[in-house]
Amino acid sequence: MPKQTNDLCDCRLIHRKAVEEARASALAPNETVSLAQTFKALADETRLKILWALEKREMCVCDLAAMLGLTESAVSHQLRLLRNLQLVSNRRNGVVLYYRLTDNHVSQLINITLEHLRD
Amino acid sequence: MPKQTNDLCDCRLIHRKAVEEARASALAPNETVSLAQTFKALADETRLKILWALEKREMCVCDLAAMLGLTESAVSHQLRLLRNLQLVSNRRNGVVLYYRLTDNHVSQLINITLEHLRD
DNA sequence: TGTATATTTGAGCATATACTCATATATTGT
DNA sequence: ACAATATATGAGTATATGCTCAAATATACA
Repeated sequence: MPKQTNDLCDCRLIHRKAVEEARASALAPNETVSLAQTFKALADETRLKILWALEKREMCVCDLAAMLGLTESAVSHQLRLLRNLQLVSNRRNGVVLYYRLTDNHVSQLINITLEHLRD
Repeated sequence: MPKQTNDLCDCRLIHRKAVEEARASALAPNETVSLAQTFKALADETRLKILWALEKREMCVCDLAAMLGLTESAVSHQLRLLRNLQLVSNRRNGVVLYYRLTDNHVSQLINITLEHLRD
């Protein structure tokens, strides 16, 4: 069995250099916040189902509600969250609002993750 | 201003066809769960910082704790979550466990999202 | 075997969040 | 202006989650 290397620190261990390098190349605080927000938007089954459906066709709130078996209020709350992060956009036709994906980044994220899950 | 098209449904509106198509091409339930789990793992600032650091070098628990200004317990709890989802792996050298990313999918996800944020 | 160190684990607490319900807003047609 | 429809919004509630604290494991060394 390999001997434990003694590159341990004084106070409470720590590989100083690794910690300093990690700090130096860390994400900017605002980037970290934004990343977490975006992933949080994808971290819910209802929102994933909504986004996956909108990837293929634009849909209105009550269609989404019917598809998901949820109230329109619940869907509208989720759409607001997605809208605030600019993950979805909408167009109005009369009283009906049609939602769609703003760009194709969301599709990419979902597809890469699906690929990851199929290891 | 455009007239409201009358492709609305009977009971409570609904574009039947769109709903049926969306249902037909929906994600499998277990895929939805797994996707949400994975995005949930990325949806926290502490875990993002950990993953971003591990993308560049392997690190032990107390290094990560020092880097983040958190207790080793807190970091260990997060690493367990990431380990359970096979996003990180570790190797042991004596009493020290060195953590690393399991594959490069996490990097891809973070980088695509960073790109999305720079619109 | 006994002590020290690095990490893990479980319980508890405080906050975040996904939905429901009631109500408000916006657009259309009469 | 008024009624009807589609959506949005605010408050409240139940659950999920990130951290802390105390205690348990695991490995190395004397």
